[in-house]
Amino acid sequence: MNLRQKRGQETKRRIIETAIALFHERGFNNVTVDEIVAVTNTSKGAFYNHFTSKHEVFAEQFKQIDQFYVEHLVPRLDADQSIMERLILFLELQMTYIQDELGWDVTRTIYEQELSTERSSYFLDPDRPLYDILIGLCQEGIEKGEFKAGYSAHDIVTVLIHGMRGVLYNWSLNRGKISLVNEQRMVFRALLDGLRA
Amino acid sequence: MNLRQKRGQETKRRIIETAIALFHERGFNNVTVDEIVAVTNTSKGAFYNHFTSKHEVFAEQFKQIDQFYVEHLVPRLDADQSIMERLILFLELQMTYIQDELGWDVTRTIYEQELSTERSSYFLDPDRPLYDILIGLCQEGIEKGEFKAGYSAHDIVTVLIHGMRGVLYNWSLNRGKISLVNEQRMVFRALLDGLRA
DNA sequence: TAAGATGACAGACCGCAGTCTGTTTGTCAA
DNA sequence: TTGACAAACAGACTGCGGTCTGTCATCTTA
Repeated sequence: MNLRQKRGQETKRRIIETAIALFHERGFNNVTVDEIVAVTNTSKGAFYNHFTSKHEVFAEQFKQIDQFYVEHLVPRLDADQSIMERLILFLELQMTYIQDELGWDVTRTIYEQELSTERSSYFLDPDRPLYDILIGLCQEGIEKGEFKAGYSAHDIVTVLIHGMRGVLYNWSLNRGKISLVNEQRMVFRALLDGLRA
Repeated sequence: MNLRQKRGQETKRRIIETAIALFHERGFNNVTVDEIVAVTNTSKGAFYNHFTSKHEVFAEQFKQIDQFYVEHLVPRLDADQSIMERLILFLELQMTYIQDELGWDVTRTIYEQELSTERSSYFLDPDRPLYDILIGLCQEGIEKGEFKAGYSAHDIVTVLIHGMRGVLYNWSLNRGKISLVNEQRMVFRALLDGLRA
């Protein structure tokens, strides 16, 4: 990496840091791009050279979520337990993380952005690590006969993803006033009971 | 209703009609308020006198959905059938209506708007007729012992609503490229199997 | 090492949702 | 009848996300 690139990365990092801090402080919608570039002593040109939109600064942070799943959640799943038990634990840890670490404003913003732009969506990216994690678990679950016959691994993942979307959308809609972890428990208890062999 | 009010309503009606037609033609995001007021020979002042936002014109249409449920779907539910069967039919008809009549762009816009504004949300309005319909059905289902013990009517409705949100969000995200009716079948089969006694 | 190419950035500019300040004109009380 | 009032509207204006053009320093390569 040469000098120019190094400076670019440094600018990008500064913008991300500042923006995230400001968003956290006052909420995404109450922070303007003009303000971010003023605080970081950069410019619109700099900002939009590194990001395609204001939302994307957020997306950067959001993408780390899958990283977190792979590095911290999956290792905590005990291979001795059944797939069902592992799924339940994964969902519990996942939602706890989102509720406590990510927060509803970040989640709301991402869910809104995914719907609003024509740009490429992270949710629809088939290479998302989350999908690999789930497919792997479900595959194993099917082999072990833990699921009702007639469901493919893909089917089950689809159902689970719908559950997550529903729970997270609803939680965002309620602006965090309900407990994500509790809602998740109720929904996935029903869902997994329905999928269980 | 006096002359002035009559004219106001007439203007509002014209704006709604024109806007809906334009949205349907070219998509919500590709139609501007300026264009709507130009076509209808009105003004920004007129527009924002009748609506609090561009989204709200859509919301007007969306609210008719519950009207439709009450008037056309509920009457088609056969009282001889079990609650489970009735729920399945209701969901099937509901999603068919949304897919074929409302369309994904309307749905997407509503789902986005519900997340984005600080304004009052229709989804969170406890008086929504949809909730009454579901509560009624679930109440009866519990009395008939069709659901697993431990679930209140409110719990079941919550779970169902989460399912709907998940399915509809995901369908909107995919810009209608997947079949809402098929996705719905898979998700609610699992969900209802999990709730069934 | 000189000169063309290019990435990082600056900031004027644009488009559009939404606001604000009138202006007109039907309404209604006295 | 008249005059205060306000609903319905007109359209200039603002705020902000995003674009576009230009500049300059760095990089490449001949």
